Amino acid sequence: MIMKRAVLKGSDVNGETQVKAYSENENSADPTEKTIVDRIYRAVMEQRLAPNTKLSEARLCETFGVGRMRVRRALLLLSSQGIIDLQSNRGAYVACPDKSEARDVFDARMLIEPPLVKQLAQKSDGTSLRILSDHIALEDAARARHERTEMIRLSGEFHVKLAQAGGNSVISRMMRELVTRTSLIVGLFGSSDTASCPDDEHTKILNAIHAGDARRAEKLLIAHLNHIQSGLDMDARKQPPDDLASILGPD
Amino acid sequence: MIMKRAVLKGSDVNGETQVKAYSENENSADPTEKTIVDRIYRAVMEQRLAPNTKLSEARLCETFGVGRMRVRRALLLLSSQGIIDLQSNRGAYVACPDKSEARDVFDARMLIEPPLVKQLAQKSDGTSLRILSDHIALEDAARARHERTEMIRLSGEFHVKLAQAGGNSVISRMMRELVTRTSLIVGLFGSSDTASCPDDEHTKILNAIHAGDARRAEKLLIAHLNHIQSGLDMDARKQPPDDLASILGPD
DNA sequence: CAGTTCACGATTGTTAACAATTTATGTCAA
DNA sequence: TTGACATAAATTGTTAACAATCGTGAACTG
Repeated sequence: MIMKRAVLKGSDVNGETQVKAYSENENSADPTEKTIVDRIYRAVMEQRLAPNTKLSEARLCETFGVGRMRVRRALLLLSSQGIIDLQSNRGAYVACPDKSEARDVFDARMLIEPPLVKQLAQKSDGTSLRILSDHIALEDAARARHERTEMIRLSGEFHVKLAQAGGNSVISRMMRELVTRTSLIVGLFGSSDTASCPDDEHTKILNAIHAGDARRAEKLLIAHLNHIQSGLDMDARKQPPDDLASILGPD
Repeated sequence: MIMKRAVLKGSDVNGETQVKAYSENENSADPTEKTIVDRIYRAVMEQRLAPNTKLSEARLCETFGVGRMRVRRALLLLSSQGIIDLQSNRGAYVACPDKSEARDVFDARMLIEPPLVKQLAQKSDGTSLRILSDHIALEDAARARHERTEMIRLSGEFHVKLAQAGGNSVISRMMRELVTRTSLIVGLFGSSDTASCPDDEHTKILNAIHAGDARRAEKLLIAHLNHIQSGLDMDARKQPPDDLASILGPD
């Protein structure tokens, strides 16, 4: 009976991307900064908030039903993690990573995730692995139902849970940031629709971990990241929907 | 002729730790949040701001000569990186990591730094390595002059520059946070005065990188981190100077 | 018609006053 | 003296008004 999950949802109304939440019922108690940050994180991960989308304070205030202070604090936190770009006197815009930033994010993941998975395969915890397989089940279900945004989100969240399985809160936080920024990058540099799904690669990785085959798990993950990266065209960044293009329509 | 460097300095006045800046001349322009964050970062790295020290808004306001807004934003940023602990309605306190957090920070460094150094040794950049050797020269100079706080800071900063040498801004930011939190941990769990210096281990690591010996560089760094960690007694956390102990004196 | 200027509206940045909470102080009774 | 309780002070959280800045578009000029 989980139905009224209040999500930050983006829809196109008169040519402008809108951001809403608490549309049906505002029974949720005072969203704190943390809540706002989480919602925007989620929206970015699901690629419903496109890069360069403006997040005006007023809009967010009425969206979350909070004062300006909360919103500004949330925006500051988001900007400190590279999720949004806070331009002085101009407002907050969903980050629009350039080639260099994209490389940095991927390189960071290449540096961190392989040893993480390797270590996970060496000393695996039963319950945490169970969480991972449960998660993959969710991914499969979403894929079967062709729920695009849910697939994208779950696909990224797998890597976060991979970090969480390691039981290190510091690493977990870093991975969450990296994965979210990756979503932005994929949205910007991704070739058409191939951007979404890594198919059963997650399953293979988890199997290797389960088998305790550290070396294989590591290699599979590297291949997986490379696979994601190869789906990008680093030299052809899509025009961010800042200027007329998105409003005038693709004609 | 670098003399009036305005530093955040802590001194004991009538039994209370004070925090001052801009004491001699306030010629520096309006410190932004970034500036305040940097100063506090530095003070923590140099172990002049002890864990659990209260950072009241009023104090920081007059210290930096800014309004409350700036201070609060800075505190929010610091808390989001685990440098301070922001307690609701009670104020901001320099973070006081427990055993679990300490483990997480060290594990994270163990995960990230070895592959970082390994990679650095494989494709080393001349100019960036030059920066590192220059830095080690500074460390030696500080050691020769027995400048304790400077040594501590430079010692940690070496690892940050190690990350910067890799040319990845994401990794650099992560390392800065990890190194700073390590300072807190060493201050809390460090056995007496052994906490400070890793002697010439930095030099050895840099030599291995210079020689392009990735494997050796990696091993040396692991040994270095282990060495730091072995100087800690994880089960005997020093009483944070919250209660009477620090005020009544060690009698 | 192109280009510039100016004024207005909209949005963000800042300040200051107010509200809420915690901490310290002082009083009184057991 | 100790403890509980009430009051006052100090500190943080919040709100609202004000100031500053930017974007837009109309009016004006060449």
